[in-house]
Amino acid sequence: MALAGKYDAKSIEEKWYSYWMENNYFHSEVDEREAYTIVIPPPNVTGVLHMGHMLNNTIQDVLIRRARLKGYNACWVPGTDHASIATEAKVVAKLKEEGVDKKDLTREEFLEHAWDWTHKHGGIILEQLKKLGASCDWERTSFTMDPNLSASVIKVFVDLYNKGLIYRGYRMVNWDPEAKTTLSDEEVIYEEKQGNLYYLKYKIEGTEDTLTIATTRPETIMGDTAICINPNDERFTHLKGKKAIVPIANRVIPIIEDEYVDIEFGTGCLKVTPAHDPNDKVLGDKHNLEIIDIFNEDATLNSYGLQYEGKDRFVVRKEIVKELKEIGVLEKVETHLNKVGTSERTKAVIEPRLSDQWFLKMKDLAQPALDAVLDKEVNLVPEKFINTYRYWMENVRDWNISRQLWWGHQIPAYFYADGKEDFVVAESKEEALQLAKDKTGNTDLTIADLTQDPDALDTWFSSWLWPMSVFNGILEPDNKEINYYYPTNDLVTAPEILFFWVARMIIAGYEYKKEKPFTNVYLTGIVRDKQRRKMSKSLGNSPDPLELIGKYGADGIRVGMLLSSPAGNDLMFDEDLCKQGSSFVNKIWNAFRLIKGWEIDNTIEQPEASAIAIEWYTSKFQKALIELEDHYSKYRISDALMTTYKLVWDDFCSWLLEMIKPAYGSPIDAKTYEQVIAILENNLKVLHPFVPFISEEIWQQITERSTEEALIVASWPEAQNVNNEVIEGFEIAAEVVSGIRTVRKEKNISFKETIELSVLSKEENNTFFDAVISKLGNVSSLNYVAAKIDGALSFRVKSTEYFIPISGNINVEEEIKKLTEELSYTEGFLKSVQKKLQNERFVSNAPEQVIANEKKKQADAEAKIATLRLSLENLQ
RNA sequence: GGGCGCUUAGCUCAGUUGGUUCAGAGCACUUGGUUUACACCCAAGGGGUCAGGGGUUCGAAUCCCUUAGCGCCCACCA
Repeated sequence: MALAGKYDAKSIEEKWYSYWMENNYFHSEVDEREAYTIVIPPPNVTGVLHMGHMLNNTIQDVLIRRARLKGYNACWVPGTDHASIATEAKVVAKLKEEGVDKKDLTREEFLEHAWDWTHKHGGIILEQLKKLGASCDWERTSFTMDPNLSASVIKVFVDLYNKGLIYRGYRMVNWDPEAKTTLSDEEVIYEEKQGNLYYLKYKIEGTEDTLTIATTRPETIMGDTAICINPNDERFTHLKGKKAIVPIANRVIPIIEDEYVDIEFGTGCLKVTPAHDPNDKVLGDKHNLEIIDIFNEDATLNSYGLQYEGKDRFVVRKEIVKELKEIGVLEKVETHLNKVGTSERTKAVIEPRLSDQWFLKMKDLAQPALDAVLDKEVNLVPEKFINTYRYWMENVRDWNISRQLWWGHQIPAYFYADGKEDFVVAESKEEALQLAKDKTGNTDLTIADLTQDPDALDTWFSSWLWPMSVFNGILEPDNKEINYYYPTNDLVTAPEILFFWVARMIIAGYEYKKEKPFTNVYLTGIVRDKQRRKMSKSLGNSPDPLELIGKYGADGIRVGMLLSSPAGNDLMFDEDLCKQGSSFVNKIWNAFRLIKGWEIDNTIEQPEASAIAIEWYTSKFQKALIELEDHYSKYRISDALMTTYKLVWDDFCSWLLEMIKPAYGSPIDAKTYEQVIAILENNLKVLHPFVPFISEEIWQQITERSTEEALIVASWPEAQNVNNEVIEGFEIAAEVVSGIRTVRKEKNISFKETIELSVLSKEENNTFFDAVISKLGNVSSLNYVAAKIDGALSFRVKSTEYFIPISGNINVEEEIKKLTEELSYTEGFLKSVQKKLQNERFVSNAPEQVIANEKKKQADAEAKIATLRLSLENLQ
């Protein structure tokens, strides 16, 4: 029979992925089986696959493929997210390259460009996932701006507004001057930066006196509308009721008193700039201060900036400090460490800015979502994230859901007449018109009088509905799909978006379906490089996933990604992991080559060694199944893989196959062959979630299969009884084999050379496992003897002694030394056991089981010492 | 500044209620081995005061206290 050749990952992966697609194995329809559902965390529609996706989606595919094998109706819903700010930024940048400024486009024109871009680049990432083997139900591919999903978003907005949970407010929000939009608090990343604390002297009106304040932002003095001192600060009593003059601007501002001021910090008094600092805004409101906004939306100064008008805030900071110094206002500069908020997307330094925005009240909505996690209705894996989740949910603040962007879902609020204050909220313009007429009593209003709010909704305001909207559960809350697939089972995502996304999905689930969106949340870690640096484009330390797949095969990468990635822990990625993965695939392939190459002979009886080996492996396999069940139930995917890895590589290849392998050129008996094929098939089933391609290839090569018989839809093996006696017996035999191998190595006896083995034992010959020892030890004769053999090498397993006679003299001194060492170690061991057993408190306190074990240890050690002493006597 | 978590072999990590030789696994390393499925291999080996200190207990990697280092989350001190 011709041997199968080297494993060609690429062609085999393509072949089976197409086969799976053609036969619709990934597709799920509502049926009588129990559903097992995962919704993909939708990647950015114009994104490309990175290592984080690889890890995340490999885990999801393992879970979904295993569920499929377990007989569930497995449904993995793929899709993409419109990612408003990220995508809009990309489109703006692309237009800029073409010499087009967003400002010169109408909303409609811009959206046309955005859709073009989306159609051109959209979904590339999903194609890449196919290369990984992702068994998503592609017929269900969704996009957060699909008509149904968009309508869901609008419906939810209107509903929440009508419930009084959405409101419009003039608030200080986080402004990204680069994207020219607001951001939610969660999208702001605080970074510690070394800055300066500038001490500035303000003149007191009508005197020659000055007063010194400390500030980190001298460029905002143009927006100062007060100086604030602590009323309890005796140093400043004389200034109460006086006024100060802002340098450069020469504006007169009041000196106000508030206990908010920390007497210890800086100079004990501060400038108040209500338009540009959240605290100052609070002070301003309290003391009725004027608000002077000195910035344009790109954070250049406006006309209040006087001669600095049009210049960027950081440029102005430098220049104004220079001017202040020149005019003698700058007293001193100290370095100062402070936290600077930056935009998650654009990295621009956030500017606190007052503006009209839309907010969602979160407190009441959050409560059921908090309870769900605390009550373990929703499980976070690992549990350590419960604490941070709780903290966040208990301190949740209203969610700023409006963005000054065009790409996204436009807020369904309509201003009418010429007023900017009066609006109605409705799902359509027609409804809005009716509402406006009702509200104003003005029946002459027309559609043309309505102006829709230009803002778009935060991206997360659509993705928080994802587990429901992909089954159309918002528009048709009672449809049979949502009722069948929802709540979904597992969600696999990154801890970074626990609050952005996971928490909000739970909130939305309880609000709109009165039910959690998923039962388990598996939080992956961040994929880092060997030096623990986060993988990023700018560092260039992220390998290209597709190149990796080309190099190591998809199966190899999948194994590599999972070898060491416990939930919640970062993955220190190293290409060596993929190498190990592809080595494993190679090993599986070669095991199959071996089996496939055997010639079957119906006339031979099954050798005893083969029968025993198969019985042993069958029990080993059952044990592994139980272990796998435990690991999977705890989402210990790496452990599940390692159990499978060792089962296949060590137990199956190194022991079982070596045991049943016929002599070179000889045929194998039919019974063993049949049994090993059955074993191989079971192995392929447990392997399949990790290495779907090679497992299907071998499965199909074993025999002709109908489409119903494909491995992808096979049944997970049923767990059966474990025969522990066989396992224990085999393990002793394996130890004897190891002993023989050690002796061979020490004495330079080639494996090809047979040896004789004598066992000092009262037992009869033909012990159950002699066959194992003979075969794997290459033993020509195995005898049970009643007395020691002189002039033979010896070794011990448990308390039994084994002898190998060798030609020539043995090195007596060396043997004595070895035996003496072993003896003294065992004596020491015995002593510690005895000490324990003589300790009355141990004997009276320890459980029976523990004491029994100690006694057994004592007996074993005593027996071993006796044999060791005897051997020594014989040698001397 | 507040909260949470981590520290076990060269590396990445297991170690479930304290007790089966519990100090482990994989990789890496050392040594030996190529006509006989696989050198992406086989076999045999070396390697850790479980971060440091203290305590509870018959018994601690495991529980408590403490010190140090690291990580994450939250927070408006100019």
